[in-house]
Amino acid sequence: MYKAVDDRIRKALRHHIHERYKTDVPVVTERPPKLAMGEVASPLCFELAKRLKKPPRALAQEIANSLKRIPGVERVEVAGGGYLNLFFDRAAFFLAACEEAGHEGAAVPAPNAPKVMVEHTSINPNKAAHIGHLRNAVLGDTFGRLLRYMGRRVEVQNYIDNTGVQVADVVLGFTHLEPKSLDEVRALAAAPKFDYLCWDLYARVTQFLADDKSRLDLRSQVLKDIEEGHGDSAEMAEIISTAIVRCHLKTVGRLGISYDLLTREGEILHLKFWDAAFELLKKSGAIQLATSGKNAGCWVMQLPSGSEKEVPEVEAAADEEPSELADAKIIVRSTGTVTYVGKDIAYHLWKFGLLSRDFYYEPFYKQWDGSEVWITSSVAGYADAPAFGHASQVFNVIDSRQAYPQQVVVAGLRALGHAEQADNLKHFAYNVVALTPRCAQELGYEIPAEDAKKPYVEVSGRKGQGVKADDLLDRLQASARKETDERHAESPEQEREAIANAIAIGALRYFLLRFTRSTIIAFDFKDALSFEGETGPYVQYAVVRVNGIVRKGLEADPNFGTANAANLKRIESGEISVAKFLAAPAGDDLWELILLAGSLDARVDAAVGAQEPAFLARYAFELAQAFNVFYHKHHILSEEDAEKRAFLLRLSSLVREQLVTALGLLGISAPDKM
RNA sequence: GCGCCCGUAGCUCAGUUGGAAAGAGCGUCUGCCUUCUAAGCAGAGGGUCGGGGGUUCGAAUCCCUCCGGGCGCGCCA
Repeated sequence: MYKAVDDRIRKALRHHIHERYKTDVPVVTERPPKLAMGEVASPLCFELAKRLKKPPRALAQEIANSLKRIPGVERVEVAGGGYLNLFFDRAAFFLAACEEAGHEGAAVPAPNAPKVMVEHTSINPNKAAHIGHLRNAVLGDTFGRLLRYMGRRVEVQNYIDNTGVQVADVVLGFTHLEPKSLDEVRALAAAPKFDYLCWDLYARVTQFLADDKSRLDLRSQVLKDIEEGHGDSAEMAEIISTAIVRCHLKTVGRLGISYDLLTREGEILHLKFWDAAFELLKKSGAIQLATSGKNAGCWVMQLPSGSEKEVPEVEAAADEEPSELADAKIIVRSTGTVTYVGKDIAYHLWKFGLLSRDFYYEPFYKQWDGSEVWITSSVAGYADAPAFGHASQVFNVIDSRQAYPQQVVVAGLRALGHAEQADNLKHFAYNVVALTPRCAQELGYEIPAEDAKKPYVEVSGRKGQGVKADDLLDRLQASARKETDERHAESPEQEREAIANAIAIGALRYFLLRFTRSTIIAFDFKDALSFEGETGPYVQYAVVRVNGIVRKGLEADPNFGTANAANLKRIESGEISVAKFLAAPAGDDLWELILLAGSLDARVDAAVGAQEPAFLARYAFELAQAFNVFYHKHHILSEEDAEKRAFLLRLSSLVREQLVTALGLLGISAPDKM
C-alpha cells in the first residue's frame, strides 16, 4: 500500500514540475526520519533550485501551494531548507491496507508470459549437503518466491554436475578404498544416510590422492569413463549421483524447497550441446584458435577488458601470439576437450532458447509439497513434459568466488550477438558460510593459532569438515521440541512435533536470510540455535500472539466471532470511524504500526530490485517488533470502548496477515501456537 | 601484479538508487509475569562510521589515496 501511494506522489510531482517549470528533475522520495515530518518526503527542490537559480525553500513553498490534491495524501508541508513533506490520510490508508491484505500478491501469470529462470542449490552430487549449500538454496528459493509474488512466471532449476571430478572421487573410493562391487554400492545407495557415508569416503579419497600424486591418473581414467558414459565406473557414478541427489532433495525439502527441473551435465555432454555451441562460437568469431604462444592449440575467448589503462607492452617477441590471446580464457583445450566454462556457455544458450538442441525429460522425484520434479534425460522421454527453458531472464545463485567464470559466460553470449540475453543473465552472488573459530574447535578441527583470532575460518569440505545440513536441522528440531514440550505438555505429540518443526525451520531460514548477500556468515551454533531476539521464531511469536487474542476472545465469549465479523463491516462502511483513534499526536503510535504493516509492497519491491531477500527478513522483524510494542501497550480484550476494541482487533489481524505473507515469502510458516 | 568484496557500538550485523539528530540483535547492568503465552516489554551504558584528502546545499553512502582483512585470476570444476 505504501508503494502505491508513493508511486502516486512521485508521478504527481513529476507531472507538476514539468508543467509549472518546464524542466525535469529526478523525483526522489524517502521516508522522513520522524513521523511529525509526514510519511513521504522529497528533497527534489534542492536540485530544482540549482537548475532554476532560486532558493529551494521558496520553490518548495510554491509547489506545496500549487500542487493538486493527491489521493491518499492529506496535506503537504515545507520543512527544513526546502523539503516537501507529505502527510497521508491515516484512516484511508488503514482501510485500503486492510482491503489489500485480504488478496495480496499479483495475479497468476499468463502461460506465455516472459519466463524468469532461477538456478540454485546445484550441489555436487557426491556427499551430504552442508550449511553453505543451504545458504544458496534458501537464498534462491526465497528469491523465486518473491518473483512469483510479484507476478512473474518463474522456473526453478537445480544443476547437477553428475560427471565431474567430485563424483569421480567417490567412485574411486568405492573401487579402490573400500572396495565395493557395483551391486554392493547399489545396496548402500538405497540405504538411509548414503550421503553421510559418501561424505566420509570423499574425505578419505582426498587423503588417498594427496598421499601419492600418481593416483591422480586413476582419477583421470574414472573421469574419462564417466564423461563417455560407459563401463562400470560410469554406471557406479550414475548410481551414486542419483542417490545423492535424492538425499539432497530430501534435505532441502525439510526446509520447504522444491524445483521444477534438475538439469544434468551428463545430458549436456551426451546430447552434444557443446558441439552445437562450438559451431556458433567459431562461426561468429567469438572464440579464436591460438596458433602460438602458451595457449597454442587452444580455442580461446578474449574478454573485453573493462579498463583503458591496459598498456600495450611491446614485450611480445615476433613469434609470440599477441598478448590478448595469451591471457584470454581457454574454452577448448589443445587436446580438443571442452572446459567447464565452454559447457556452461552451451548450457546458457539453451537456457535462453538460443541453442538448436533440447533435453529429453522424465519425472524424477515427488517433492515435499507433492509436486513432481523433472530431470533431464538423454533418451526420448515423456511427450507431456512441460516446456522447459526459453527464459527471458536468468538468475544464477552461485557463490561470489565464481564471478569470473560467470563473466565469461556473459561475454560469450555478447560475443555471439545476444546482447539482450547477456544483459539479462544475472549472477546472484553471495558470500560463503564460514565458521567462527570457536565453532570450528567445538567440532574438533585443528585451526592455526593465527586463525583463532579471526572472526571466521573457512573449513575444507574435501577434508570432511563442515556442518552437515541434516545434523543442524536435527539439532534445531530437538532444541525446539524440548522448548515446545515444556510449554505445551498438554498438546498431542504430533502437534508438538509440528510446532517444533516450524520453529526449527523458521530459525534456520531466518538466520541464513538476515545477512545481506555480500556478508560472509560466521556460523556459530549459539547464534543459529537461538530463538530469541532477531530470529525467525521472534517473528512467528508475534503471529502466535494475535492468534492467542482471538482464541482467548472466543473462549470468553462464544459470540466473539460473529461480533467480530459484524464490527469488521462497520469499520469498512465507516460506521465505526477509525480516524479518531489515529489523529496525531495521541494516535501516532497506532498509526506508525499501520504504516509499517502497509509497507509490505514497498519492501518486497526493494528486495526484488536489489536482489536482496535480507530486506524482507528485516521487514518481518521490524513489523513483529512494532507489534510487540503495541501488544504491551494496548490490552485489547479488556478495552472498554467497544469501537476501539474492534479497531484494535482489526489492526492486529492486519499485522498478522502481513506477517504471515512476509514469512511465507521467506519460506517460514507460522504455527497456531508455540 | 590485476580484478572483485569488506572495514559502522565490546561481539555479530543493518543502514534500498547521497538527504533531515548514526540503528538493531547479542552481551553487560536495572526494572516488569494473579490481566490477550516473558520465545516478550521498558530503561541504562556503549560510535573520531579504518586514516587522510576531494566532489556536493548535504557523504557511513560517490571519487582519489593510504592502512588492514577476505576472495578470484588453471589446458581444475
